[in-house]
Amino acid sequence: MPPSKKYTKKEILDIAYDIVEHDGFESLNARKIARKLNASVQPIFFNFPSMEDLKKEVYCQIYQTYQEYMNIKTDQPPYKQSGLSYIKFAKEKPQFFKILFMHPTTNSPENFIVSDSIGDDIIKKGQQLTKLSYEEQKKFHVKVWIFTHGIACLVATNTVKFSEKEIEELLTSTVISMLKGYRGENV
Amino acid sequence: MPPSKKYTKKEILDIAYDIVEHDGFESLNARKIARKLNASVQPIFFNFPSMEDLKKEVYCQIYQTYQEYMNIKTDQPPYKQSGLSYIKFAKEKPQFFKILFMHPTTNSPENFIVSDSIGDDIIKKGQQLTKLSYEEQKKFHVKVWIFTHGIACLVATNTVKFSEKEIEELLTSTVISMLKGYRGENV
DNA sequence: ATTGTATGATAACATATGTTATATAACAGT
DNA sequence: ACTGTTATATAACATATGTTATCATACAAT
Repeated sequence: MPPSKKYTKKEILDIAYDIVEHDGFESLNARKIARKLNASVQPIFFNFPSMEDLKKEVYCQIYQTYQEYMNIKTDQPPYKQSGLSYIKFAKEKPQFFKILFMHPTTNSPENFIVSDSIGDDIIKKGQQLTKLSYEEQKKFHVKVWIFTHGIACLVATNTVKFSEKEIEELLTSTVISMLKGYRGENV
Repeated sequence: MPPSKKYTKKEILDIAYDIVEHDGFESLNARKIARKLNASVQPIFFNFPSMEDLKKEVYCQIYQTYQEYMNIKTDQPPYKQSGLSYIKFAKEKPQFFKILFMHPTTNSPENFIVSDSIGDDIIKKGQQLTKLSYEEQKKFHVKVWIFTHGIACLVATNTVKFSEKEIEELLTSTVISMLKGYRGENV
């Protein structure tokens, strides 16, 4: 009985995702989506209870994109790669990075997080490489994470323009020097 | 002939500054200022050509506040103190920090900046302490700055809650270990 | 006391945006 | 062909916000 759908939920979400990727959540609104969809705003409110709900779904998509970045496997050591991926995400998806990791309000589900609940596996895996004590490995990890996050923030806000090569060099040399210093410091 | 002014430019700016300090620029608007002023919006548009102009003046105030933080003199070594002040600013004025240093659009006038134009004086002063070569001192400084900025961003967004003591410990130990590592690395 | 002007209040206009009421039309089942 | 349901368009309403037009008023100079 009904006419077939001209506009699907997915199409709408995809457009919304693109808008947020380029201009952030602030510039996402119903009419802008409608325009890109070549439609009125009705299909949007037909497919979503409200713009808030739509935004939540976009947020989930964004978080999925982040996870895809973090799951990339390369020939780099996994620990190093996770840092590089984090920064790569900040560089290639700056708006997304800002949404996930540069807003206090947004309760970002972080996995590269610093807290008492740092995965023991990460720490222990790190210990195999560094031979530091558990507690020192933990501190070391926090420092590496802060440094990585620092680069990522600078890159996401376009404050500095490092190339991938420069980033790798910077990260590697810093971690190595920090580790060396750590060892000589109080072991 | 005219009635005496009831609302001065300064009063208006002070209220605007407070609003931005607590809730950011997004939630600054004419009616909110007017309400806190117990007035209509007229005094605002009488004293400022537009809200944009008012915002620019608030931005200048914010930058001045930042400079005041950075000019604080203590018994700490100046280089160390500048890092601590930067983080203290991020902690005590998180909205301001975000406005100045976490927005790409805002052309933030940075002085603790990483660029080819890092003040030679800072580098050379640093050399007296570290005894590194000029180029190495430069790289070292960039790394210290990235780390400092990383902590500041985490603190400003309330992602982690470090105490002043923890921050100083973290910064000091990291810089020391980075420096030690640096020296052993390729000098 | 009168008066002209600066200051302010009120209310309106303009625009942006979320949301909804109403009408239209497409299409499957009859 | 008719009909009922549903997807969509159009247009409106509601709210938020920048801005301005209009009017009122206080006060210094006369």
